[in-house]
Amino acid sequence: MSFALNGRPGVAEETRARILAAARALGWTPSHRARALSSSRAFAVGLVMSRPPELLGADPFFPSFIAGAEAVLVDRQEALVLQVVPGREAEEDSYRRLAADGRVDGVFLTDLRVDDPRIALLEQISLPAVTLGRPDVDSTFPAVVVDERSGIAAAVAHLVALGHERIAHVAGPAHFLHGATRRAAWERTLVDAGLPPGRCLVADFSAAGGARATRELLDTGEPPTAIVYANDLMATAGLAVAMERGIDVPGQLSITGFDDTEIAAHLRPPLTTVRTDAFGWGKVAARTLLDLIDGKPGADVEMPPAQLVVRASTAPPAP
Amino acid sequence: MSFALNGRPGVAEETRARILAAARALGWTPSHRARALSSSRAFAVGLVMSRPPELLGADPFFPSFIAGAEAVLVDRQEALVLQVVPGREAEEDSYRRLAADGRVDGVFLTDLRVDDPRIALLEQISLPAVTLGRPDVDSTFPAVVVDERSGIAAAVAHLVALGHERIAHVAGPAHFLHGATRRAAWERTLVDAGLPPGRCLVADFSAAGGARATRELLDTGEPPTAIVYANDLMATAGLAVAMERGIDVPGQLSITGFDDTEIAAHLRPPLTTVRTDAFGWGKVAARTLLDLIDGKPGADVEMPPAQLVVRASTAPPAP
DNA sequence: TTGTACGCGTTATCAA
DNA sequence: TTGATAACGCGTACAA
Repeated sequence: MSFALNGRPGVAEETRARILAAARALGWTPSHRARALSSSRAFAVGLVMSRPPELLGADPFFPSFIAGAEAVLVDRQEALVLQVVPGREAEEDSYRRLAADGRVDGVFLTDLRVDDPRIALLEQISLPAVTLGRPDVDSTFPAVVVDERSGIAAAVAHLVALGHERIAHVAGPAHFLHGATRRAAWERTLVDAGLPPGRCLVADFSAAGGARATRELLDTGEPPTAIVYANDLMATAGLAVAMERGIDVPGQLSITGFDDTEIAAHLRPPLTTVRTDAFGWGKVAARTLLDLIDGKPGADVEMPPAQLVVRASTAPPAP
Repeated sequence: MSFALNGRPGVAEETRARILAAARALGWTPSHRARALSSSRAFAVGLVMSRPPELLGADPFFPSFIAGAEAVLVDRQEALVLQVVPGREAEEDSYRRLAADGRVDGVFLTDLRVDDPRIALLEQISLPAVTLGRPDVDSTFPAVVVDERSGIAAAVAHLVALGHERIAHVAGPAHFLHGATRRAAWERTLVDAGLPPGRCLVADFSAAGGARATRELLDTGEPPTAIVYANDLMATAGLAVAMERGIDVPGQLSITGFDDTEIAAHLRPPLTTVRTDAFGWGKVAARTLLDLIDGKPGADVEMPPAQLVVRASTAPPAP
């Protein structure tokens, strides 16, 4: 009987049709809960976000990523369960609970950290996962990676081509892999261009942090002529700090962001930034995770690299 | 046996202790799935967001609201299942599916619309809900409402007190209840102050929409001296449009936003805006929904009203 | 190829 | 107050 409904072989065509018709006539729907109990599957995947709530609101990544993931999840009748935790300890509990309760069949691992302990944790509790980006520790999980380095490298190269020689960086927290990667890409490109690495200040991806870092950068004796920010939010705050000091952007200072948020194109001047496809990332990550759950190994997948979007916040340095 | 574990009455203290000890010793954990099947509960609540993905990323509301809701959900061992749908039709399917599959025990109803059909739908499929704001149609669901009118009214009154007489409004879509409410509050306050209602342009809460509306407003023969925007994103774009035309803010044009996003305080000039507590809203909404699901009726609850935050984007009009 | 009976791990009911 | 037993509804192994 269930063979017929699940479209499995070993059933006569006529019988199958008869059963399907009866099911439809009765308005019968398979019970998700019974299926879950019987097959010990949750038919759901999880995403735990561990960021301070005030920072969550400003980040354009999660909403887009989630929308992308949802786009494939709905088709497969899978639900997305969300978890928001304030700090690191709560985070581990969160994953353990999700697994112990059988709430999800797998999770997305975002905001990868340096020497991320979650990888070992998930392997230990055998909760399938997909990592967003390639971890720096051994991992048996498939990774869906977007090359952020080339985007940052393109931004720095763009500034170098314009004639800048003192190019600073306002980075994200160093314990985040993407924070570290972007920073490394900035430094590497500078060195490759034969330029001395400029100053790098670590901020926290917030507007307040971006403003603070910018002030510190501008307060030095020989301030940079260009600043590469690790996200648009900090770049926007940096732009305001420059204006507040009467520093013309891009005339006296060039700045670049990262994310290409919707507002970036509508700032004054419009922001030169690096675009990543969070929506597409979500789609591919969801497909990869679902395949993994279904027992199909799944190799790492490489997404199109982040693209530099040149707008008007960059120009040759003042003579 | 389960009585003991669930802490229900009708069990001898000693027996309960004995059972609890045995359970711990065996490392036994109640099976979420079996409980769900047996009690026909999902132990989860739902939130469906029906916005175009590109708009989702810029909105600070959902992340904060979700974080707030999560704060109370975790304590009650309830999960949050998220759904993102592109349009109106998909939306109805989404709710029906959630209910039919028994994926959730109730939902949050956000982005209330004029004559919102979802209320009747949810009542029909008897899926408990909590509305964010008070609907304009009959509803049996508890509403958790934040008074947005007084925030907008305060913003308009602030501008009037500064001496402005031509105060325009860039509204959100008219079919959204909050869009309509903010617009009505703006108009009402103007009329009450004995001023002719200024121009009102309807945009879509996006930066692009805000920029377009601002250009149109500034292109008229007698442009406004102040613009009240329905959200920070549009106000930020409006600010850029003013700069692009060499119009000084706040010297020649005052602007106000709505949301008090993190970036608002870090723009140049810092944005005068209206603050709502989305995190708190999420907490209260979750509590109300959970109570409703538990069979406790629950009356409408009124949250603290939105507050005007005066910063530097507002000043007396040019003489 | 088809029908049947049992297991999944709870909650709920009913005797004892 | 306690213990045994029947649902809950689907997957599946096994017998017909």
